[in-house]
Amino acid sequence: MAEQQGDAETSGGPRRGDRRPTMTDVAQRAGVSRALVSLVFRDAPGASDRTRERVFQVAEEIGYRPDSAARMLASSRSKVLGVLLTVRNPFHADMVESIYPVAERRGYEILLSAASPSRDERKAVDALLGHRCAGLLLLGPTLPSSYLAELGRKLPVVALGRRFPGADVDSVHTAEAKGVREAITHLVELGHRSIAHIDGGRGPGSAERRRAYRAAMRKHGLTEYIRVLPGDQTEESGSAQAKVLLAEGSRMPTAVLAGNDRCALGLLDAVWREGLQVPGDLSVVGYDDSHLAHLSHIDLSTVRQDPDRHAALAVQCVVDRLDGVRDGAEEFVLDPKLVTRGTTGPPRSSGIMSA
Amino acid sequence: MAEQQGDAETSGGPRRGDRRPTMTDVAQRAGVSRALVSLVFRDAPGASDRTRERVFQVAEEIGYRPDSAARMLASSRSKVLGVLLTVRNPFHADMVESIYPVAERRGYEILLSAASPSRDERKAVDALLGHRCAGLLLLGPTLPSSYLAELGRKLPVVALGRRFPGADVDSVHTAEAKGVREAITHLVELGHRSIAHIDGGRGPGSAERRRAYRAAMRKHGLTEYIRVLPGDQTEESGSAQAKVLLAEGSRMPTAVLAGNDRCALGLLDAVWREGLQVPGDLSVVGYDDSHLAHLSHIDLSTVRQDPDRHAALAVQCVVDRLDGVRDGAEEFVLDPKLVTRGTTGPPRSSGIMSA
DNA sequence: GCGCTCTACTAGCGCGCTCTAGCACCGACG
DNA sequence: CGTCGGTGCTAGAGCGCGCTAGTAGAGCGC
Repeated sequence: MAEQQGDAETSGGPRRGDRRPTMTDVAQRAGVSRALVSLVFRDAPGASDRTRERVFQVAEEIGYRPDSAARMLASSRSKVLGVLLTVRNPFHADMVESIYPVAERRGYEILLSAASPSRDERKAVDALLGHRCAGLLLLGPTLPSSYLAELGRKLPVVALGRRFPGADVDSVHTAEAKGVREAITHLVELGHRSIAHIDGGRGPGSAERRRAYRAAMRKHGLTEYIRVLPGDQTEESGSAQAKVLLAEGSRMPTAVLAGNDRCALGLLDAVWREGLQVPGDLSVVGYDDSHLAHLSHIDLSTVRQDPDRHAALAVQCVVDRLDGVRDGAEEFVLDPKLVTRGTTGPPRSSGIMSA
Repeated sequence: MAEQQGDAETSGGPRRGDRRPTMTDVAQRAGVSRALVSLVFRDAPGASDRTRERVFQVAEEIGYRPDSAARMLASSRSKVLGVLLTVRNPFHADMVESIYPVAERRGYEILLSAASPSRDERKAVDALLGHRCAGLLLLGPTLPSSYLAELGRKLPVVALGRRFPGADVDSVHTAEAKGVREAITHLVELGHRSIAHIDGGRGPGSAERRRAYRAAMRKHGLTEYIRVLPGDQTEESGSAQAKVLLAEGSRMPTAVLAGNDRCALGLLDAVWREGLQVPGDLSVVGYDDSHLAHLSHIDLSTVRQDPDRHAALAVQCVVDRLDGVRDGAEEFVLDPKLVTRGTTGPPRSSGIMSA
């Protein structure tokens, strides 16, 4: 009763529904064995240059493309890295763009899985596991440490932008404290004293940034100006806190260190909208240097976390583990760098000389 | 000579490096055949409820998870849809979030592949094909029509947000003309006459929007006010055109229809920054209603393209083709809807009565 | 002639799964 | 008693590939 179209042999180009060509097809047409074709496509030694060329040519002709599924099935050691991201996060977007070329250079494919309000990170990770990823890169995961530890026991995992002490997983993140310290010092040198911080809530790096902010302020003798406003690394929280600050009129801080760039953006929009001048009335520093920050009309001073270096390190990290080079959990800490652009300047009313 | 670890039976939880459990493991431990386990996991008829339960329980115990790679290899009909997106595009992010639940409901997995400046769309599509996707959803592809046609011959493809007359692929997009018309009518009713349009360049839907803008302006007898500013659907182009407009002082248009939300955002930022009031000095309408638009501090009037409906239609479209329900290329046109928020209002100087 | 190494290639098993064909057993019916 | 249809299960053949073991042939030294 099984019905077939069954006439796939005859005519020219591939049509919808035609079986896609396999290695066997290439082998037959090139007059060699299947194994030889496999060799060629794996770029393994043992085939003459002439044959190699011939195989590639035939493959091109019939539109052959190796089947990753079969490939990873056959070689249990799959060449696929899974990436967990939050699809709306611009910094994650930057990271993904950086990850692709690095992984490719190392001979790995990338599989993306997005977490979102309707699809939690566990589910996204499950999908990656189902596809036989050899290792996982987790971008700013909010998964519980215990789950991560369990995951780390199954396959090499690296968390980006977040530390997981205790869990046996590698992590790559920036020295948050250093970035924050540089930002505060920059603002203080410009003459600011009342510098507030909009918190990043439970977001990656937030706890460290918050601590570092307090420490830096104390170091500059500005303990009395310490002020942490609640937030959550979104534009919404930036604009919400802007409203709070704007309501204070002249008692408003002269500078704000936002929890990340998105938060800074929300803040800027709200402040601009009220007709205030940046940096004249308020200086703003972001965190991440996502591509939003360099847009010319935003021109945000921010703390740069180099996505390329993050990506390179993270991929290296997982690949090394897969190759059995390393074993214990390691923490890679990158130095962030303050990038001063147009949103920071001396406060209008208090000159540098006032100190 | 084949060496085995062979002690997988004994100890407790899985350790790194342990072979991941397979169907055979589950079968053995549950005292049934491998085929039975397969049945159960495919939710196919032919197993008693008691056995079903037992199998699931054992699977849970040993942490079994079906291997999608092997699965799609075995059943040539893979249950995977590939999604091509531009990782930085917020509207794409919205779409992806909508696609996941719809696909899941239809029993399909989703594989994401991101295009970026360093990784062109062809490459991204190739990766999807390599993973045996049964069908493809292309978000705002900029691929040449001929390539798409070729792709469409190999597997069901649906393009979102862009029409491809000629190529044998389905498409889902909004009635751009209708959205633009509504937007212009809204502005005209508010009393605007000098309404400019920032073009979306070669972006999806731009050509249609440009044409519709011209037509709508003519329809309202505002031919002499028609003004199309060059752009490309990015924040940059929005802010760049803002500078052009601001330089014109009082001869500036009183309203702008941006090519998309991102462009509108760039425009807004630049305008706010110059201390102008929105909508007092300038009304702005976006296009997409990406999540940026509803952020409270942006509160952008925009033309809504419902991502949920787009996603549902697109997935349905591909799935139907896979099931052999439809055959010819079809075009699904959704009605967009103007959402009036805080960036549109009557122009300051010219009242409604002036007409 | 023999044995050796080196290159270029092939045979064939098995990765973890799906799926068709078929088997054992049950109660019902003539 | 024999045959039927149905239920619950199993055997086993692949899916497209990687990879190990092996083979054929050429070249070389003695």
